[in-house]
Amino acid sequence: MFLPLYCNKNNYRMNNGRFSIALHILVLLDKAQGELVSSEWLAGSININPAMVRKELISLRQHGFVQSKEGKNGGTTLAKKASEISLGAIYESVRQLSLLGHQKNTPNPQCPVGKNINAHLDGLYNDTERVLIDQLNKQSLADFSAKFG
Amino acid sequence: MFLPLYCNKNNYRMNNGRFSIALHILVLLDKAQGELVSSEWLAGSININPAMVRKELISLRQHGFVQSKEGKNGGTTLAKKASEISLGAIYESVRQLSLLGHQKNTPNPQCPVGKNINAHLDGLYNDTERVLIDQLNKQSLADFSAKFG
DNA sequence: AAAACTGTAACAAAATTATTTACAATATAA
DNA sequence: TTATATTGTAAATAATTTTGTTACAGTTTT
Repeated sequence: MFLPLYCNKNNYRMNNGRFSIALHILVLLDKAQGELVSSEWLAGSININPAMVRKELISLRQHGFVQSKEGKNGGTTLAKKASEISLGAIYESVRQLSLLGHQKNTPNPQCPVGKNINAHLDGLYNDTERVLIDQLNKQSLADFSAKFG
Repeated sequence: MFLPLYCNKNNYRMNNGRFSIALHILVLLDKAQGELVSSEWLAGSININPAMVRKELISLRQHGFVQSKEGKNGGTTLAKKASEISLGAIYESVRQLSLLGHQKNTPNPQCPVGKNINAHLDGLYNDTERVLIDQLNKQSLADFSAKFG
């Protein structure tokens, strides 16, 4: 079939850029008010390659934020109301591993600190990310989109 | 003199890995209870190269967390009490640009959304990061270090 | 049948991060 | 005072991750 996009051999990635792109796409779709929008057009506003947009659209679709129509005059629209899409959910759709990241972190298991640090870092990162998502959840796509004239 | 380390030509960087390393170093120094610890020894616990440790130590020193002694039998100790170093301050010492990042983001200025999105993203990211730092500040290095036997 | 799309894959390039090596400077100790 | 350990810094290299490009098969409309 089709393996997840954007994944490297360690199944690890950071959470930059993509959040901006995803949010930008969603705002544009909200402004389009249900009109089908092509990836070409979206790419024009974001100033990136249409294929990049389509990659992000795959993810947004898998998360139920958008729906697409293939073929001529096809394109994408929001799949739910902008007020029902929280920024935290968008963040979660683009994030992969831990926020503060310790990608390849293999401390010395013979050191009492090294042996346990990953577990403690995980706890810390999870707590911190929870707070971050809660903060983002205070705003919906509709709220954010409203900032644009 | 000496330009900031870890900086690329755009003066931009993410905030991963280095937080883990910085915190790991600081916990080890706390456990050493004022004994001078060599970068070699620190590197052994973290399982990275001593030069990496020394790079991070430069930053930690500049931020007033540690102090070092050169020459034979030299090494590093904490420069203040672990209870006076908050995790938020450590985070701020390793972070460079924005948390959710939009590094090279040059949207189409002719698009009403593209034209304004960076300003709105900046606002969102700043608010979010503020909350993240507040959360980290709830814990001091002493608190975190106490988790290790 | 032609045209305009999306969906997917594979590849290429750029950017970032991590690692290694090297060595001058400094301080201790034999 | 000479050898040794250790930091401080730079530079180069390697690995990884991220971003961008190209290509084309499959779909749907005209």
